[in-house]
Amino acid sequence: MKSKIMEVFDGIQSDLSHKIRLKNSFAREDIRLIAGVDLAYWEEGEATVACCCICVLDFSTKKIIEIKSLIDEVNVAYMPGYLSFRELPLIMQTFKKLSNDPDLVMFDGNGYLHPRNMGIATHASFHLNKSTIGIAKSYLKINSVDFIMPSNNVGAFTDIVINRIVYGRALRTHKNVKPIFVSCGNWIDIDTATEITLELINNESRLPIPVRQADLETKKIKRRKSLLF
DNA sequence: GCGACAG
DNA sequence: ATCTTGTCGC
Repeated sequence: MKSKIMEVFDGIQSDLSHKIRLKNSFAREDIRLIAGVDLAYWEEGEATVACCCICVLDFSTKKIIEIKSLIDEVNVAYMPGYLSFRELPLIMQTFKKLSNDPDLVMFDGNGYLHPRNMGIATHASFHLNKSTIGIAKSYLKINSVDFIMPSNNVGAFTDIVINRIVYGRALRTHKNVKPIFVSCGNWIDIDTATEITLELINNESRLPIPVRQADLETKKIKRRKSLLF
């Protein structure tokens, strides 16, 4: 049984979903800056609080050139399938603090690989007006479709196909390590999303550098914050 | 009642 | 996401 708020959220997302375009809106050589976004949560008394962090990476040198973060109260509960409504307010606030203007944004979560093709990466693209990619660490099952484990070598992937449409990919970024789930956010195609993701993998993590750095930074700030009380 | 369930 | 120690493996 779906709650009233879920019905409202469904309406918002189905309106937006008609505008999704899974084609590159850029030339590969024009990608200079790529941002990664992540959040960490904790409790402060009765309130739920989160830290959002955005890391901007120079695609040519693979170095982080800017890190911005923001802490604020979160008032939307987590509901599987509605993550964007919980995280988008903080994300948009944090983006305002950036002095660089990324050409592409990667999110911790799904994009097109979602019941309404509107995971956080896709939903956020409409607010940011930027190409986006979804990077999830675990699989969100849709219509009872399981993913097929890719073979055990770097770069191996299997398509996640639902109703004859590719929703996303299980991608192996390291040997002997669980795959990640890559999906288009918006204004990008799945092959390009896969290629860029693989280019941003180093030995430290199965996640691409921008998302990994945002994850580390968000937890660093959280530790420093909870140590204060 | 039980299992599923991005983060 | 978060609560948590040691431990097995490359």
